[in-house]
Amino acid sequence: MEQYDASKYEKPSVAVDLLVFTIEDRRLKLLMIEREEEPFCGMPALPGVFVRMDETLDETAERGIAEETGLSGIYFEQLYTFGDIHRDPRMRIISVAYMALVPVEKLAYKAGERVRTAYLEDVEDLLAGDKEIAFDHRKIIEYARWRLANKVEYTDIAFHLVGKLFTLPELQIVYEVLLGKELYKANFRKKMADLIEETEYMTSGEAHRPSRLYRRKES
Amino acid sequence: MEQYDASKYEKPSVAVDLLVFTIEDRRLKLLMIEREEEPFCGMPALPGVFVRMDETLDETAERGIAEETGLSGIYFEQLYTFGDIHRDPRMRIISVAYMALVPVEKLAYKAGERVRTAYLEDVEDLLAGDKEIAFDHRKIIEYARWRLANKVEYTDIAFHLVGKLFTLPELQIVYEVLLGKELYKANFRKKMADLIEETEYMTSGEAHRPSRLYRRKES
DNA sequence: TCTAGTTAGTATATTATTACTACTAACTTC
DNA sequence: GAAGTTAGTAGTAATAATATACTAACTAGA
Repeated sequence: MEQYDASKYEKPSVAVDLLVFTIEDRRLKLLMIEREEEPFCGMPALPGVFVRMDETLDETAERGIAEETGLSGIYFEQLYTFGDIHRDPRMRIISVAYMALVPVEKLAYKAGERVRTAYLEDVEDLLAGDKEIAFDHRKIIEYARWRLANKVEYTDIAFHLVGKLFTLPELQIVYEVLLGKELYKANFRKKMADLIEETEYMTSGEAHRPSRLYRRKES
Repeated sequence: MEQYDASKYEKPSVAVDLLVFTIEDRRLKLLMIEREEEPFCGMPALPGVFVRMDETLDETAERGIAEETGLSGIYFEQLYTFGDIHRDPRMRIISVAYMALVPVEKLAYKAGERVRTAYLEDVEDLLAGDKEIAFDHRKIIEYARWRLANKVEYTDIAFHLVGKLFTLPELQIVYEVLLGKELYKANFRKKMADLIEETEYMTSGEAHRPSRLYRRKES
C-alpha cells in the first residue's frame, strides 16, 4: 500500500445492499423492492444505499434499514462483500451486503411508514426455478440463505426472529425454517433449556392446549 | 440506490488487506510487514493492495498474495470488510480483508523471491499484551483468529495448512493450534477416518517410530 | 356435557460421540 | 541392546444426540 497515491486513480463506488429477513406463516421471507428503472427494470432487487464519506459501513446499513422499514435498533450483521467488475452494468460498484433479522410483528407495525414500496418475498419461492432477479442479487440471497442455515447451528441468531416473549413451538418453527428440516420437540426443548427462562404467562384462545411464554436468559 | 448519481459524490478508496496464515513449530504464524513510512512507521502491519478498476476483489487478493509470497493457487477466502471512517488517518479507505492458508513448506520455498520484506510473526505473541499494530489491524487479526478457531470445527480448512501428504500427528497439531486446545489422539483419528486415505508411504529418519503418510480423500 | 380434533409438553429408550486410560509398536542414539 | 521418544490401537465410562411413545389442556361442535 506504500508508494501509491490513491487520489490519482479512479475509485469504485461503494454501496450497502440489505437483506432484511423475517419469518411469517412458517416461511422465510425477505424484504425486496421492485426496480423502477433500467437496468433490470421491473425485476425484484435488494434494497441498497450508497456509503457516504461521513459514515461507517455499519452506519450505512442502519440508515438503509431505517429507510426501508422505519425501524431502528434491530439486529444486523455484515454478510459478505461483492466486487465483480460488471455486477452493475452502469459502473463499478462494490457492494457490502448486510443481513438484518426482525420479528414479523415489528415489520408489519411499521409498514405504512416505509419510504419506498418494499414487500416481503418468500425466499424459497424466489430462489426456486430460474426466476430473474436484478444484478447479482440471486447470488447474494443464496449466500445469505446458506449463512443463515449455518449460523443457526452454532449461534443464537434465531432469537432475533421472535419477539421478547415467545413460546417454544414458535421458536422451534424458526429453527426448523432456517435449517430446512423438522426437529424433535423433546430434544429441541432440552437444548434450549439453558438459553431461556420461563415466564408466568401462557397463550390462550386457541383450540388446543395453551403454550407457556418464555424469554431469553441474560447470562 | 435509485435517484442517485454516484459519479457526483466523493468516493472512498477500496483496498484488500491480506492475512496469510501458516503453522510453524506448533505455532500459528501470520505474514506481516514492517511499515516504512508514516503513519505507524516502524510498526507491524498487514500487507495490503488497492483494488484496481479492472479486477474483482478475489483477483486483487490473488495478486496481493502473489506479490507478498510469490505463490499462486493457494487457498484464500474473504474475511470481513472494515469501513471505519478514520481507520487510515490519511484518507477514507475501506478495506476488504482476505485470509489465506498455506503450508509452511511452500512459504519457505519462495522466501527469496518476495517483493517486500514480509516476515512471519507468531500470532499469539502479536496479540498478547498491548503491543502496537498499525491501523485497525489488531482488530482484523483478532477477528481472523476467532474465525479460524470457529471454522476449523465445521469445515475442512485445516487441510490447507498441511501439504498434499501429511501424517496424522501433523494434522492433529494443526487442529490443536487452531482450536487452542489439546485433542485426544484416538478420537481425533476416528473423526478424520472418513476424510483421509492411507498412502503406502511412511516418514523416516526420526528417532522414533515412523508415521504413515495420508492424503485427503476426494469424495 | 361429552367427544373429537388439535397442539403442548414429558418420559424414556437407543445410539453416537466425547473424555479418558492404558497399553503395544517401531524407530534412533548412545 | 537398553533408553528415549513418538506412532498407533484397544477399550471403557460419561455425556450428548436421536428417536419413539406417551400424557395434558384447550376449543368446537354434536
